[in-house]
Amino acid sequence: MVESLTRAERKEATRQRLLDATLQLIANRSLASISLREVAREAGIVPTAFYRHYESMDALGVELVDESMRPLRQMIREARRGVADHGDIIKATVEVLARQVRQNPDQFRFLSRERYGGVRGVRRAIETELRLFTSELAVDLARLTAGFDWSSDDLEMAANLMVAAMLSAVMDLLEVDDRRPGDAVPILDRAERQLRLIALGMSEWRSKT
Amino acid sequence: MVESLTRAERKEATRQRLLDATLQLIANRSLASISLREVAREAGIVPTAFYRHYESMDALGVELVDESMRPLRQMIREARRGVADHGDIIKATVEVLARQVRQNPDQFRFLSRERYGGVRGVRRAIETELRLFTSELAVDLARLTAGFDWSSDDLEMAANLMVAAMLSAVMDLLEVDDRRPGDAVPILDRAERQLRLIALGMSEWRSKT
DNA sequence: AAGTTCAGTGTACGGTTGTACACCGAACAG
DNA sequence: CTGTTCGGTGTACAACCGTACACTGAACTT
Repeated sequence: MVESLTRAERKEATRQRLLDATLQLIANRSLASISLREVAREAGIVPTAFYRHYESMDALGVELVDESMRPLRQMIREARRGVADHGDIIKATVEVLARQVRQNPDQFRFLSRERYGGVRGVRRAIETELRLFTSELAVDLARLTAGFDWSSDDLEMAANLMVAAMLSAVMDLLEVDDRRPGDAVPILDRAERQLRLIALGMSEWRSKT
Repeated sequence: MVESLTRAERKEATRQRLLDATLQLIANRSLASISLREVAREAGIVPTAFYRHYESMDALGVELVDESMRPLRQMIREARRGVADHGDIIKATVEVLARQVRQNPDQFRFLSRERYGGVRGVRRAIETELRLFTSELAVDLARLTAGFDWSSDDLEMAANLMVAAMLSAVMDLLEVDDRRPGDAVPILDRAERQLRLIALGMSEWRSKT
């Protein structure tokens, strides 16, 4: 059955099981309330073996941030591609957002749970990644507002507001009961209108020079 | 020394000490990671006496939401008064926000920590209060946009966006190092510009009829 | 083929947790 | 004045926690 994997492969597999187990446990509780023993149990190893992979739950948490940011990064790429196909940037963005959240609820849940609630290390890791995300968006905005001489500070400000609006939608989406997927519609609709409202404001904005 | 308080007064005092102790412990960790025993210890009572006041930490958490929402409600009142004195609504609002956060950091920290990270009961209590807050703002916005025939749905949408922007600023403010209070300035400045950007968008917006 | 590395095991420990139970004594109601 | 109420105490216990330590055996190196 098991086709004699290398040691490194087996280790990697267990590592992944630890991450998955944590992500799954986090669906209902916060990282701080999950014990090392629980995670180990869920991953099918003995508690002390945990230390072969991470020196503490906090360390695992920091790595989990990277892991969970992948769908977010994927989102940016998809959204940019979506813009090419589909004329309406905002509609395309919200659609990508909705799909990514639906496909990776645990990752998004982890990020929203720990963004403010977590341990300092995890919190900072998330904040750093989110800042990167905002900067990338600011770059995109710069392209769209070329010729309107927006200051980079204002671009950052606008991008930050858009990210806040999107994250707010994400968190609301995560509260939607799986058995009533229709509840997601008004949330997405609102997010779309919010982004349009911001875009409308931007078209009238003039940076102080 | 102790002027023979009534039994009810003593009980209320202990209750308050329990709430304060929890708020203080929460400065660094999440509610879920705080034990009943810790809170009791901090409040100066024996663990089993805790049950004379709350049936569990979760129950205490729900009550703490009410307690912590007080500064937020205070904020609305002050902001409305501030508008009367001071012509610039947005500037006045951001100033009130800054002061309230500075004066009640523990309460705001608790709310931001537990809004998404907490137990279901606490989370829902916070969300309910925040929805109320948004509705009140929507009412104020309705007054300001009178004559532009905004739909109530759009008012809600705009209020929700403003609240998201303000809360995002609050959370960033809470991360500011106390020894470097100047770090709060750019955050507040950004929040102000974001609100202005939204207002600008609103002045151009037309609700679908 | 022999020796080394190392992911995972099993046992053991002291510390903390939530909570059950019997109790106390001061504030209370009559 | 007498009996009751009830906030707070003290002891006790089983469950869980993180982690130290000595170990095994299969995957690796030589």
